Amino acid sequence: MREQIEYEERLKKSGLKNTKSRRAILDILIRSNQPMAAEQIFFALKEKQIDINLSTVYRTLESLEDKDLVTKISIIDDDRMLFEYNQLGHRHYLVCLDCKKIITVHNCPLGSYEKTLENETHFNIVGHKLYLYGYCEECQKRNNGN
Amino acid sequence: MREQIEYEERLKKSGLKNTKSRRAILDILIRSNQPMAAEQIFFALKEKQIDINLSTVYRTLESLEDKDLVTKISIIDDDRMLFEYNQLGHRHYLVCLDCKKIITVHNCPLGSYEKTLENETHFNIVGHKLYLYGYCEECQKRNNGN
DNA sequence: CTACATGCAAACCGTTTGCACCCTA
DNA sequence: TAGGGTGCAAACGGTTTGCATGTAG
Repeated sequence: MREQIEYEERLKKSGLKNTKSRRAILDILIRSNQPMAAEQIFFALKEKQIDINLSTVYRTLESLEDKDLVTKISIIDDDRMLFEYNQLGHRHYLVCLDCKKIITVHNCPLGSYEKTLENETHFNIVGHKLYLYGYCEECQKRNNGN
Repeated sequence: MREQIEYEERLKKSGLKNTKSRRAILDILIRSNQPMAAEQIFFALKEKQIDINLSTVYRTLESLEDKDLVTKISIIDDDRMLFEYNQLGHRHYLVCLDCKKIITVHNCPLGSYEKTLENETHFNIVGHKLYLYGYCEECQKRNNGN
């Protein structure tokens, strides 16, 4: 499995120990097409008969985030953090307000805007977060049906 | 005071009762050039010898948000909500990663981008959040000094 | 063998809620 | 004077932490 090799390598390079928990959590995240909450990950592990304590899940995610293997975002309910495998590279999120599905968007329109803003504000701008909200095709259809 | 008239009017239109707490909290927010956490507001009130229970602050902010007099955002530490008086109109935030100062930015570069994305994803996009991060002029100077 | 990882239970902390009392409209 | 607003204390829920034990390197 390509990604598996990749992430075990990144794990090694990061200096973190290659443990069952870390492999299992990275595996879940890599296979997920959605950012996941810690508890979701916890239950996903449980379904695979892998018992890892919730606090270990948190601690693991924290170390993985420190080493840039994982990214932490807050999008939807705003008080539950979501985690995803960090494929590296810039991205944005498009969230369906109805079914909460998240689409990852890879192109970014903000490069020149940041330059303009730097001139206006004299900030040194190093990054941004952009979340877009709307209704996905399926939810639009379903709701028009009513 | 112009704004005072304005917000008392908005309060009346909203159907909410015009109480000491609501006036005091709106007053603090209007005079603040920064979004504020509930606890910050609580202490700002205390400094003005206005004793309002923290849970009342939360409840007040919640009703004001319901009536669109106040906006709730999460930018910095991600698990502490910030509130600001809703001047109406679209805006973005530019946050200094060092001193945590927040600059509100009123122009928005994303109109045509949303259209493009809608075509690509078949989402019906209704809004977005954009937060920019960097270092403000003062912090840049201070840190170059070292 | 030792420093880092993990499990477990308890603490934390921002926020919410139940209930009795209060006050605006 | 009725129904929304407020204070107080307790609950909540996601996340963190202290400590004893386990394990990768």
